[in-house]
Amino acid sequence: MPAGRYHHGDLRTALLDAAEELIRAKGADGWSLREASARVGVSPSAAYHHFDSRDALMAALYDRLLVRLAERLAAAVARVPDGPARLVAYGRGYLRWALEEPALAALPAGGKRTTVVSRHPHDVLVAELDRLVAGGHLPARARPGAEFVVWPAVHGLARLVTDGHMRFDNDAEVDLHTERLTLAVLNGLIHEPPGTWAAARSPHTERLER
Amino acid sequence: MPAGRYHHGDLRTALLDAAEELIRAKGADGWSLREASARVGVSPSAAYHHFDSRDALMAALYDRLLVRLAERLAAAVARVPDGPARLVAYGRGYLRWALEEPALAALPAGGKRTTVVSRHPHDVLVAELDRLVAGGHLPARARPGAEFVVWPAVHGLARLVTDGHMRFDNDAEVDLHTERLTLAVLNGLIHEPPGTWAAARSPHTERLER
DNA sequence: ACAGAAATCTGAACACTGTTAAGATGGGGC
DNA sequence: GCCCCATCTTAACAGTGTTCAGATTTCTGT
Repeated sequence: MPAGRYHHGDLRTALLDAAEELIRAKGADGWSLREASARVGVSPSAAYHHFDSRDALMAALYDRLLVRLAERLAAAVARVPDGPARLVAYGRGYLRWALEEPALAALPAGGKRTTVVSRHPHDVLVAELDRLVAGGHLPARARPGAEFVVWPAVHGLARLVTDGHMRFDNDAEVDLHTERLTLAVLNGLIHEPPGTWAAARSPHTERLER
Repeated sequence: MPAGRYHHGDLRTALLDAAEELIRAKGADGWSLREASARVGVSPSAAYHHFDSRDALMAALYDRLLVRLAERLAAAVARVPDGPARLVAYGRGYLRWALEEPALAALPAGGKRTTVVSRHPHDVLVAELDRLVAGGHLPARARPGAEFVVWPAVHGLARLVTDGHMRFDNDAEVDLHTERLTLAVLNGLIHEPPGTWAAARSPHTERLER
């Protein structure tokens, strides 16, 4: 790891760190493999022993971010007592993260998932919805596929904000609006006419298939 | 416009067309200014007499797409009688478009808006929500800022699909799920406790300021 | 301890990119 | 008919992702 060494030690994560920092500073397109390599003190071609391509590096970085976000959301939710407030905390955590790191939150999907992510924000949401049902805050008949109603809403708000399509005056306004959105969706699920979507099949996700 | 001419005629829109087709074929990052210029039969630097940069071209293309989507949504909605079904038609139109042209739907925000877009999908949604209130399908007290609840939901579902995070088996499943999402949000707004969000200030949009 | 194999990194090269500057070309207004 | 200006070209620059042959280090088995 010191300057003199020929083998870096853990070049893979060092490159991920460098890329992450560059993206944070200059946006998702503002970094280059060469610049990241130079920052780590390594030749441009060294990266190809750890990643198939530049895009593969981004995909790996994306996976790392997902895990980090999932842990953050799980922690944020855990601080709140049972009830709809927990779902609000989920949404708020999601948006806070998007606001703090807009460049990272707007990272491209990365296409093919290389390794299965250990913990996904989606998992946290699923667990939270199950908890709402168990606590009697959400009717069991509305539960199937409910994550595919809440997830788009929260994710959509986050993307609209990071992409600059929606702007808030301050963080308090963001929280307030996130709460409104989350509770509206939850309320909508609660008041869903019985049996309406029983026949609907849920979409697929990286987390669901195999 | 024929091969022999020195002046192209309408190089600006020709470049936009070429870029659009390349993006449609090879993704948002799969096109280059040079390739688009070559396809139009013009030197690489000619584009700089019509656009400040590659990003500026993308921003202009993005604006053009927004207008096209807005017209499409307005037409889709116009075919449906008054009531919640119109909002469902809006969402369905949004998602159909995203499914048909995923590469274009996932275009980056483009940053600074250069010219004010003549007609924005957001405008169509606003008009639709006003119509719901006028027809008695949405309480007036839930109206303020309601577009910032519906928009994220629909937009979020579209992006999750175009980014490959959510996959459906066929178009019918997409429609069904879009309907569930849209109606859930609308129902949530209808059952909103009175006066809850009266103090909340709405976020800003390109359409709202000035 | 020593050989050989495997992993890791370098250096040079290729094709390609966005962007700029200086000059050629041709159409529109007086 | 003339000049001006928008338009386009040619040439070049710096920087990019990627590949390949070879140098260097660590690992493995005996």
